Amino acid sequence: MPTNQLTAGVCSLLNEPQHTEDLLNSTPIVQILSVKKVHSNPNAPNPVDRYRIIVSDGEHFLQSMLATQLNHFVDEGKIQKNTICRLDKFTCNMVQEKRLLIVLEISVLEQCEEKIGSPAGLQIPPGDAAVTPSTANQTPAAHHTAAATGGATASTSNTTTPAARGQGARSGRGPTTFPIEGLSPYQNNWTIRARVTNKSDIRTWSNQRGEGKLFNVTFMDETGEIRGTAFNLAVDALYDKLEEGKVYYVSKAKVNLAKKQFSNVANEYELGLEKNTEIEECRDSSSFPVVRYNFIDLAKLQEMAKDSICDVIAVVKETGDATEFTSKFGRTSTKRELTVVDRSGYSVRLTLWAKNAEKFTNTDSPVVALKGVKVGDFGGRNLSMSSSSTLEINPDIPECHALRGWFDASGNSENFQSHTNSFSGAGGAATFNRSELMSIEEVKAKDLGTSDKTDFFSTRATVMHLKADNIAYPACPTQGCNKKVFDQHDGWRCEKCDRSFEKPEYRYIISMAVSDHTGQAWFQGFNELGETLFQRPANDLVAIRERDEAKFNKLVEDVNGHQFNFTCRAKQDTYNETTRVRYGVQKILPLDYAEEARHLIELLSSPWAQ
DNA sequence: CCCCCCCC
Repeated sequence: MPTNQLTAGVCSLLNEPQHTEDLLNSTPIVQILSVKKVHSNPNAPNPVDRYRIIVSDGEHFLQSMLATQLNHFVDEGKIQKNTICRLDKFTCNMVQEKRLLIVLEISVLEQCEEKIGSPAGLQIPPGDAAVTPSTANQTPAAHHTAAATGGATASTSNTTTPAARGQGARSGRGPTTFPIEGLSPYQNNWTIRARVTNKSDIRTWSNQRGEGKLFNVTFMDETGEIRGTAFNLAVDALYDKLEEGKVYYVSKAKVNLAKKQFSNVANEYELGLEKNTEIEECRDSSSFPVVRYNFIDLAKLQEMAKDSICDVIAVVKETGDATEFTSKFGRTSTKRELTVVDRSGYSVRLTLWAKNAEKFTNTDSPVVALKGVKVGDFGGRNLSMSSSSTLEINPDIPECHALRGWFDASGNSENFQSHTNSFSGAGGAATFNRSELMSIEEVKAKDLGTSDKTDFFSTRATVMHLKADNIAYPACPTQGCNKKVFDQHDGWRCEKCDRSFEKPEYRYIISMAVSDHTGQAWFQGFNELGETLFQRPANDLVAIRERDEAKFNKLVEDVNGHQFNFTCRAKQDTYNETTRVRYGVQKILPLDYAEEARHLIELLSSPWAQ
């Protein structure tokens, strides 16, 4: 294999920052010497692995990263050790005192048997740190000018700030800004050029450690995304400067380790935005990448686990009203439910919150594109936006135009299948459905809950036996927490709330046998079920157990023989390597005999009874 | 320094 197949010398040129900019428009040919997977935090809700590669021009080699959108080249085996590639688009920066090449677009040319030449490592050129990153001694305003000059539109220069006009504009394709992917706490002087894909409302908090306000933004560039957070004074300084969808130069923010469990933004780090953080709009952003999607069909939601994150694009078939609600934490907010459909023939309910719920208007069944939307299992499957989800309405992307065409031509009049299971209608999941009452025999015969999905059913049954041991557990008294607490020397400790309480609040945990005229089953349930069965809070029952065991036993026995209407969920469960269907009680309704009698009269007067 | 993301 001849050495001259590769673009000799490109690695050493890329290693010297003064040459980098001239090379950015070239498409050098290199050999991949090694490919190594860099694992992201596996506990993150949306972990994204990356590939570190070493590229060689036959003379020297250079450390490099593949942008995540190129991962599939490695996953599909197209890029491996010794593959010859053309770098169609890349950036190159100092990262942790090393030159790091980030490959944004690549073409695979051929697979080679062995290493070409004897490439050597490169030294960091002297004085490199002083000139890189290239943005170190420039203000964002200076970038602004350079971008306008490098860009195509004359009008952008009219919007240049006075401060920027005096700066010497640079030739070529504009300044090299720092890639988001290269940001790390070891990096001091950097400027990113990034689009705001998400900006939260201003939120306030108040807890043991204090109180304040904050907001979050998500920044995205060609190499990746990063979440930014501003607190208190920084909120006042920066909130109005940032607008969703616009592109900004951002510098002088702090790079912190991200607590990945709290966000699905794919970055190990987060930006701490401070009041002196510099944010300048980049008005020439026409060529800047917009949100990158990885759409899945609505039909595919069936296979997605509850709480997983995905991107979908669909047509809005129905739009619910914006409704106010109060959360269990006492906060008032707005939600709006949409029904969306796609070409897979499925419809699914999608919940928008707060701002998105308020401002959404259905003008002619728009297409909605969502990134990072959460899958729920209510009534089969549903989608819900979360703080880091993004919503675009009628985005100018091919998938949107294709959907529009399909819907207007035929989709409009199609019938759609919902993920809601066939045994209960939408919303039937937690509502007692008298017209669809099933006997226990039917529940078992229809194998409810034996597939991967959850089934819901309503039944009327009589309590036959209650397991008296473990009837309640000590729970955290914090409203809405319900976590089990542990008796420690300083009180009852809640891991979740990170504090101790003098006394726990007991909550029921019920396992009981029920039966009707067709058969018997075990139902499981929690506090609401127990309170209905015992007509007293679990604290009281536990107190009775400690004081007078005979009375406790009597109370447990007294529950037997009572008949109730139940709404249950049937779900497959694996415990100790045994798989079985468990029936969870979602609702227990004491019989209202007047209502039951009215229903019987209705049945008797129906044509079927004559 | 937040980290709630609700409901039916």
